[in-house]
Amino acid sequence: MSVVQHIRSAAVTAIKSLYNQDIALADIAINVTKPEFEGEYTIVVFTFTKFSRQKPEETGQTIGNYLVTNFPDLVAGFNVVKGFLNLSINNAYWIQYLQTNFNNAHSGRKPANGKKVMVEYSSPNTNKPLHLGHLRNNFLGYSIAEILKAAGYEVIKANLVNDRGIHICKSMLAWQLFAHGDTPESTGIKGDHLVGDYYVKFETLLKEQAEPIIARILENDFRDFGGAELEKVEKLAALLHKPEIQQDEEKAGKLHDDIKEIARNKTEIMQQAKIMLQQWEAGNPEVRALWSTMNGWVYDGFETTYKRLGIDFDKVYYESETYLLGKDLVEDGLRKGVLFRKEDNSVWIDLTADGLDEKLLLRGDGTSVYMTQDLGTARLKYQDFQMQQSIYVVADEQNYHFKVLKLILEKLEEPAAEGVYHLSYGMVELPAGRMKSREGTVVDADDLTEEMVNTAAEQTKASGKLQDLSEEELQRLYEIIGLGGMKFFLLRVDPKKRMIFNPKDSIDLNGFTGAFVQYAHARIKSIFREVGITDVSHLDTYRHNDSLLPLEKELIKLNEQFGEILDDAQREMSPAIIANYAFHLAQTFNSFYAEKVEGHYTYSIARAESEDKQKLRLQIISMTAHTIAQSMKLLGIDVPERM
RNA sequence: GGACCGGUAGCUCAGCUGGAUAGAGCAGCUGCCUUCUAAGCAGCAGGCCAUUGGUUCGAAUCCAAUCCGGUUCACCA
Repeated sequence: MSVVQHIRSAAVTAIKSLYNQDIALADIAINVTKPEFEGEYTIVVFTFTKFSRQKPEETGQTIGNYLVTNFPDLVAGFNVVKGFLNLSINNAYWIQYLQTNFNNAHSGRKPANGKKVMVEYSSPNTNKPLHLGHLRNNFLGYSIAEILKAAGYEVIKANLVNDRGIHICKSMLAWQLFAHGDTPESTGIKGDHLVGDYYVKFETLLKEQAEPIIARILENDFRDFGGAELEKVEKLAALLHKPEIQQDEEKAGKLHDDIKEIARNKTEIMQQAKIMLQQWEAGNPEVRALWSTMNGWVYDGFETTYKRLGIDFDKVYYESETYLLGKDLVEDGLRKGVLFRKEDNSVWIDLTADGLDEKLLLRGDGTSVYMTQDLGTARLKYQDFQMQQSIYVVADEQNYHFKVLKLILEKLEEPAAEGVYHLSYGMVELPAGRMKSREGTVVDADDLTEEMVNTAAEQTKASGKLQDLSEEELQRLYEIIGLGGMKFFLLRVDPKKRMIFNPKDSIDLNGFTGAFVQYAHARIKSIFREVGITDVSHLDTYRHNDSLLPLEKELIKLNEQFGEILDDAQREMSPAIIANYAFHLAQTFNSFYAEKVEGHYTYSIARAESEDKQKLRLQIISMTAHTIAQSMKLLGIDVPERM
């Protein structure tokens, strides 16, 4: 039980006893006491005046007295300022906490709660390498999974690989046309990048072929089209030429995009890609063989990237194996009357009663759409694991999709429905705006990683420290710092907010960064080396007296909060809460470490004023190192012994 | 147009289940390395918490409206 919970429950007892009033634990507002006042935690008593029938100050005094008298082990003293009851927690309480946790490497972790949860994340397309946006997804998914584990859940990390579809056919087609048999081996290019290069080639060619078609449309030359398409294009072109539309930039832009899309679909190369997709679906052996080969290259590339990033999965699903699954569900839905069929044979669900639209689930030709696949996959996952919760780490542009997905599953009475949770995160943008593959502003994941590690290497060399380490050890350290910096940078922001990725800030190793927290850890380890201790377990039986200096107490208090922080992070699904906490803890340790009065370190350990103080501080920094390491682990970040 | 999300220091972000004088980091300016790692510490400066109204003893936090930015509303995924 945490201090805050202790205070809550004591306050409830006090109020019951003093005012004969039943009050819920959650209704007691407790804050960390502001630094300018005496005490560590503060109870807000304004709300109690309703039944105390006293002024806030008197109410505070009364409750304070009660707590000191009846809970002396917890509350050693108090002061009241307006309606704020500032409590001084008994040092014995802190010492007791320190004593039991100073060498506990898992202090905040909760026991298993018997619940199972799946976290699906990463879920890449196999036509190009990972980029910055994927990194946020991967780090978030990994971290949330770790946080849930620490909170007592059994976690299945899942990856749903989008390994089929028109986008892969594009890469395949361009490879056939231009590669002359090139492979990752023959070119020395990482597989996912090689395949991505041909995707870009395809897009370039597509653009070239679409341009004359667009130009003709704009000149009212519709020779490329016939039938229903012709009608549509004529209509769009006529609209676009209207003067009032031309003045409306937004509308004109949208029309232009529509025309562009039609033209792109009309290109020869796009037609070929579509034919290839049909061949793939028909199981054409040649197409399937190329598909397997190129996907294989991509998987090798991804494997390398995942490994370097420290990302892993317990279960991998492939869309090529799941994309047909939703059809059974649709059949069930039709039987139950939840879905209906239109004249053209397409199948729909009517969500207008829920304030949404009608949603298509099967095309007229019987093929399924994205939603249908997701419905089927949701059922499959549930059959595989029977988890209570299924978390989808997917960008916020798909909020609507997941809202609908959950709703349809509910209407179909699928048991999987209840657990569906969309962990929606905001886009990563560059200072100049959104990343655009067409404009080549996409930040490649491998490149960025390399840059971060290089920066870490430069900074380490520039510091002139660690010259006795081997090249291997140094390389390992650069990875820890570089990757840690990258992960911390992407995780320190609330997931649901979109974030700006400023490359200059991201490689910084000062301030609110991963390196800052890692550095605090390395400093602690250096103290242990200085004192000549590698193991603190000999302090197990040591019992300190009850005097504590301000930052000694502050550090114990912060460490003690870790359990509550973990609860918050789990409830809010936010690694950012952990990152902020870890930084705050590291910052406080640094103050503790560096405070100096008249040339003497206040909290010196190697040259402590007494053996007693030395042992106490060793316990404190040992606990702090554990908590820092644990927090960072929840973010997927390692901490070094030296840096 | 409907729905959803956001707007806090020059910049990037905390704080949002209502509580004290709104906090960090970066950038700027002062100091601090013969003493456990200066990737650090101490300090200065920087704010109409988008606007307006409401609820309340008390609002950055809750409610309503407005303004600005984003996403989405495909027989794409």
